[in-house]
Amino acid sequence: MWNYRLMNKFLKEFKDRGYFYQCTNEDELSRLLDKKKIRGYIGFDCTAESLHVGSLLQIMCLRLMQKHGHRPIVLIGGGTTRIGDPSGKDKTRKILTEKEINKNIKNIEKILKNFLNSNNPKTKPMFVNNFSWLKGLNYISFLREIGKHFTINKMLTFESVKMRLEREQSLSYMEFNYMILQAYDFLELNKKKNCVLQIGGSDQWGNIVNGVDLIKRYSNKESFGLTTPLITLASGAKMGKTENGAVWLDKNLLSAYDYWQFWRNIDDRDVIKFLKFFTDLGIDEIEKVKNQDINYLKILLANEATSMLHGKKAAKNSEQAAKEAFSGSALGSNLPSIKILSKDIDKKITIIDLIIISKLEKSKSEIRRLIKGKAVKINDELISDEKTIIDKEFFNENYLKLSIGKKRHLKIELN
RNA sequence: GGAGGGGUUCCAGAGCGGUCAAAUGGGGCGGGCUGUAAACCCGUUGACUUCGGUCUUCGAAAGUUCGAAUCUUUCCCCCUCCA
Repeated sequence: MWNYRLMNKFLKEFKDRGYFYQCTNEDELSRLLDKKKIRGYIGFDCTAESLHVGSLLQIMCLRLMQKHGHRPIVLIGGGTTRIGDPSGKDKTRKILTEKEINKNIKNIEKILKNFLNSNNPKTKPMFVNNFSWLKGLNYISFLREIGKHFTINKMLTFESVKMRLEREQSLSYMEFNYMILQAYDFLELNKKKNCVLQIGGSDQWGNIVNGVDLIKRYSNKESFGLTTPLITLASGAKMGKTENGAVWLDKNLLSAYDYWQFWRNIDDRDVIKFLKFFTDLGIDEIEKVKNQDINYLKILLANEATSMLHGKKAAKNSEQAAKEAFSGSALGSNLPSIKILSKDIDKKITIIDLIIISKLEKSKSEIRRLIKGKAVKINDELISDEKTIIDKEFFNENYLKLSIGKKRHLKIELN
């Protein structure tokens, strides 16, 4: 390794932020990046309808490329999703229908566009779908041109394959081919888009190296692979789960307020790490503030992360709403709110019905349990009788604050 | 192809004719402590309920029985060993 100070700026920041795990040829890549602006890609599969925070680190890598003047290519795995990556999986994953895949692709592209800057033509992201070149492959010529570069001997040594074989879990021939297709993707992008770098999670290392090797053998050209570490939480839990399920990077699936709350509730021990990972704050800025009060830092993280996806205003509103919900008794004007019809209130609905209408809970038994456990409050007053009728008396100027536990608050507006 | 083992509630995993809505652990949720953190302590964790109960769950279907997660038959799926 040569001098860290002389390292390419992009690579240096990549490391400083903690994105770096492995590189196929670090020195050479650093030299190349100094010399010119390059194109690099990250692949996203489209098994799910949307992206969640588990993919955020990859997205941050794309943003970092942009920041340093490089052009990111977003590869959507429309073709490979039809196969299924065996990496890290015990079992064959379920295969989706064409319709589902296409729907997922559209949505995932939309989300990525929120994060990436499309104004500068030089760094504007390119979106490609590998189905466009995989679908027309001719089996015989593919085997002759591409297949000959892969030895079974080597493929069998890959972690993803080895694991399946050792545990004697079946690995279908279809899945076995996944790595070849991913390598072929890189080759294709290298040929057609002059893409010389692939970034991915550490579990993708094998697949990435295969691509680099294939390009070397097929075109006798050098290309590079870069992986990011697996994010582990201080608690040991997997990143990205909350009480309501996955933390989606999708305005329709998770509100700005909930997204903000996710970051606000991060484990103390992860805060600095996450500021580096998931905000645009410079490393030096983070260094400057890192000894500040831990709650200040969490709010900073929540604001920065939320701004990136939902905008500055939504982030500020969320902060305000949180302040109101957690510290004061004032009715948070920024709290998530729903409307309720006046005529429904006239029907003498109970607290249980109100919670059902609010969609905070969907099981009446669960609501009864919560009431017994002193969890339900209206306007910060404990409701201890499940038969409490909610009439207009509870509304102050048409508003009412419904709380379940310490963290779930909802403003209900009479309409 | 032959011989065994197994599929249980969110997960892991007990139960093997009534006392089973099903032990225990994890996770989740709620309460306490605090800082919307961690750790710790307590409670809770199928649905509905007029709080008496009622209904639906133990791979699927059929059967035996007053009564089945537990027994029988068929089917589906997984695993282990031998060829």
